[in-house]
Amino acid sequence: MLGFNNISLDKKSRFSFPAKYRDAFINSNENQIVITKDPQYPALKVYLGSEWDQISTKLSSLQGLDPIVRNLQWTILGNASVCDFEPSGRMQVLISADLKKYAQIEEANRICLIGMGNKFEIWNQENWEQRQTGGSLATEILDIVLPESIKDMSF
Amino acid sequence: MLGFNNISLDKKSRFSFPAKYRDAFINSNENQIVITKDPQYPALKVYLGSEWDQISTKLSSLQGLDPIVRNLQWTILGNASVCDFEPSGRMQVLISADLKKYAQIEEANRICLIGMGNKFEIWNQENWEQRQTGGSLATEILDIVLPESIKDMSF
DNA sequence: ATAAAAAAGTGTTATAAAGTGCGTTAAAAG
DNA sequence: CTTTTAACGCACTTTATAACACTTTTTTAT
Repeated sequence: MLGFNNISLDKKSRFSFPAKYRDAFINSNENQIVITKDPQYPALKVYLGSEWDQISTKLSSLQGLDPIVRNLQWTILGNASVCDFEPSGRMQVLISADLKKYAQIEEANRICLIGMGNKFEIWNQENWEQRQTGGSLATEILDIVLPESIKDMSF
Repeated sequence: MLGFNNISLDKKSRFSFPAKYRDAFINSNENQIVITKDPQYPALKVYLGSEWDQISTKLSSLQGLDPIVRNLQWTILGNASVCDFEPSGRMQVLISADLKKYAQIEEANRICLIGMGNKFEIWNQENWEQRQTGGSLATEILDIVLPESIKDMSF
């Protein structure tokens, strides 16, 4: 579940996971995939069912009166799209119109699928390249003071 | 796992580790090799499976809301290419098009493989020579303030 | 409300490109 | 001279993707 992949969406906005991940999916016995919004960037997060269960359980139990927590709950839980997933099959997943729009991949039929170990990210190619080659992103969130409750969480 | 090697890529962008490393690989029982981007230079890092497991586990567990951490995760995890590796065989490894591009070894079919003890680096020959003969690299990254969470890590 | 039409979603197949394995040749080392 | 190693070439396998056909859902018009 690592590494960069430039892959295509078909006309119906489906993509297939590269075959190299099949064994990992089968070994961890996954049968669900969850796609949701990235809370910081115009990108999507893709979690395997087991990982998602942990994150969503933890996140939904947090104190929603804290505005940062509330925002994360809205973004991550409120936009989650759960798909059945058969690792021994075609490993195909549909990206909903909403999520496509959020990640600015409306027209494009190419996406970047980035394996981050315990999750994937999906980016519009141009955004990804800019983000990687472009200058600093230093100010984006550095000055937000995270509540204690989420300091140990990794989304 | 030390020393400089000038070796060739074949038409499919594969290289073979020099035979002198075979015993070391067999002794440490490696069956996976991971290539990824160097976070500072247009070069690649090559880790053995055991070393990689430590690095990737630690890095993927860190707080991705911190932009410096996130950048390292993108660079190192998001570009990692894991290869099965049989030390008693040909010790051949493929370099993906993306990684080649990053290390500027697109056209050339010669690379420099530098053993650094617990890892290797791969450089485009010209870049390597410049780096060796050229001046100091003092200012390039020294002034970035690293988050506590990664101060004890070595990539 | 019903039927027709359009859109959205699912599944299959064919083909070109990418990746893998292995034998042969060339070069280097002992 | 013999042995080992590196480089090259080719054939085979796997993978990605576009094209197509079919089903289900939603929309539109009567």
